[in-house]
Amino acid sequence: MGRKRLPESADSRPTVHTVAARAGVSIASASRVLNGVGGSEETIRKVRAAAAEVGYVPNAIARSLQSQRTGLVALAVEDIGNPVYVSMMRAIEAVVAASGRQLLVHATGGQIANETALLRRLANRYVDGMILSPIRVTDDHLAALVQSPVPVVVIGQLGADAPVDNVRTDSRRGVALAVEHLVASGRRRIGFVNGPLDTVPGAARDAGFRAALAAHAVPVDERLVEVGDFQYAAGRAATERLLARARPDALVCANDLIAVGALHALLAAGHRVPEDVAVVGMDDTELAQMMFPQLSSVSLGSAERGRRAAELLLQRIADPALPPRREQVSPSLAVRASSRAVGPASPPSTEKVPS
Amino acid sequence: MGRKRLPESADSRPTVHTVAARAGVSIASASRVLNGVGGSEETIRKVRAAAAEVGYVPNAIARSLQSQRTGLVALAVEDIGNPVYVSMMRAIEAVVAASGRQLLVHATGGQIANETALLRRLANRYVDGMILSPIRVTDDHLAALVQSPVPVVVIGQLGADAPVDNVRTDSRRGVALAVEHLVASGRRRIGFVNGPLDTVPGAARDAGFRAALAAHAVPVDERLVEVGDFQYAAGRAATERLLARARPDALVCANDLIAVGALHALLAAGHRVPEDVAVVGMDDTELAQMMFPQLSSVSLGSAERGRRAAELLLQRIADPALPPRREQVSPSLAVRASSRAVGPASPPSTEKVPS
DNA sequence: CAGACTCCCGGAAACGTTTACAGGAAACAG
DNA sequence: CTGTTTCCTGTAAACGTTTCCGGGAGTCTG
Repeated sequence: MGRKRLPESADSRPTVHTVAARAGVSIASASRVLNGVGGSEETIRKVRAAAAEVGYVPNAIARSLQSQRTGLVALAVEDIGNPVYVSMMRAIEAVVAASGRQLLVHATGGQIANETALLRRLANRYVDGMILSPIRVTDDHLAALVQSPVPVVVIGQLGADAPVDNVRTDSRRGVALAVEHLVASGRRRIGFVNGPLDTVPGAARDAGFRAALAAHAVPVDERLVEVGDFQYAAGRAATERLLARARPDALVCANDLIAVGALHALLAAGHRVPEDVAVVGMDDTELAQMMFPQLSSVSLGSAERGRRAAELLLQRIADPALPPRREQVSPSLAVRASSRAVGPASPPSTEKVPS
Repeated sequence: MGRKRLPESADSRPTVHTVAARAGVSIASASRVLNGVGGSEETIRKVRAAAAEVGYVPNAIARSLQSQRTGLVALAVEDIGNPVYVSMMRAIEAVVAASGRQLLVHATGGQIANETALLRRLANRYVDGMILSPIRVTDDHLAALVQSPVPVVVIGQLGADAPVDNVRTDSRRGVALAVEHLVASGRRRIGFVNGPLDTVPGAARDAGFRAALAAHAVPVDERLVEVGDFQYAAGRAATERLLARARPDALVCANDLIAVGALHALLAAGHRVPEDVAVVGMDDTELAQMMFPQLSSVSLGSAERGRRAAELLLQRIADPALPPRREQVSPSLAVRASSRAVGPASPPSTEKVPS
């Protein structure tokens, strides 16, 4: 027995062969016992004992090679520093962990090259599936997506015809919620601090902003519109540029990082929030509630989108023949102090403000 | 040729056998060409062509099984939402990616059970090494650490005798920097909002705070000390409790999340920062600069610690026989508006403040 | 021209696991 | 007592790659 294998040298890690030899059974029996399928009482006892004595732990790689599954799921997002992705990550992680898998996170920096490289690399099967949340979508992307050898779920807008599982939100509607709220509170000089227009969310939010203003018969004043990127520093800089040339009474910001930057710029310039200028962010991240005053924000359901994407992915891994599905999460608005209505006479409302 | 293998069915993914058969060479030759070692010009041409035609991509798992390396490095931190870990992650990711590996991030929630489970799971070799940043360290930890079958580097304080690669900072000294700065600015009623005392950083910072006050002959007023956990909400709540019973003129906070919570509590209660109360955080994360006023914060070199830990890990993976090493990163203080000295008469300084 | 050397190639083993298959023993029915 | 069923076991193949090794052809040297 066991003649095909050399005697185990003392320092190498134990394999199923080690255990089998020590228990005096074949590797097949050892494997069966270790996996809890079959085996006589006596065999089970011997194998368990032998495994415990040598401290056997199965090798995940060999198991993966045999089973053709790695137990890993990848998530690719633009920026792990953005709290919106943190909440997405948490939601995905919960679902993924519940299925006994682990999550592998990639930061793409929004670089298309990175994302397509990642997609191509999927072919080497280091992962059972992937959730991708791109902010720019190119034909390269789509091509790589549809012929990906492992399941991919996309979070975000995608061409209507793309045969890819997809979870999206309606960010145009999201912007509209913010605008409606501000208009209803009597604001008229509503500004907009957006991210890059060549991104999918940037373009959608721009369109949503213009449509929403039009719906309320408020003309768009281009001096009240600024563009940076989706980061804090850019949001602050963009707001400073905007304030240098115009006097908004409200600012809609394309995400919470931008909104925090805008808030900073406003306060530093001596404007009161919300008395002089109301601020509404987007994504409704933890950050929004940390600010003083707390930021109103449009929730785009990032946790919910993450959860659903993870579920779609797991289902597709289980059954790759499933038809492509598309789910949508509705936006909602959380009104907080930064856009609370202020009385006709300007003194601070219930919220206590430093004199 | 190729008689041992069944003819490839059209739908299965190409393997090196497919390529070899198509090119009319052995799998050994095909493998050599694909790895860029050896092969005649003619063979190289044929194999490359065949690989391109069938769209061959090597299987990462099979390669790992053979090479005994997965190309993955794990990072386990308490909370991926804490920006201090984000910057650590970024620094680690940069080093790891430069070595052609990928980073796998685990969130442990600070649970000891999770961390030891993770360490034990290392034995199955799904990863080439791991960086662990525990906030509590038990004997279980140490036991699991020293007998880990794959290299582990710990970020944080560890028993002096533990034979484990370790990157640490001096957080007692960090707290002292904050206290010195505040004392030098004339503050005397210095409060402290800490995390749990049963954590390594919590205990160290508590000790540092008391030692620093003693060094300046300022008695510790226990009413000025509060404990929560290392989160925003806890920091805010702890500060509210503290303010309900005492009037500090400065607050040292055990991390930036707590500091943001403290700032919020102070402003909401109508205190001016820094005129009435100075605030100093720790970790010097991006968050500190996003606040208004910007938060002073003690940098514990999180990015630097991450970078060094990653380098130690890569070196140990390359040569497991290396003796255990220990590196230390010095803290430094970034003074910003939240603790800037204010003139003897109290009106706001150069920093413009809403009237 | 013989021998040594270099280069390239193919066969086969190895990484560590799971599992299809066949054989043997025990239990059971007739 | 024989034939069938059941249960357990071991052999060996398979997952897809890399690599050791031996052999053959070609080249160079003396």
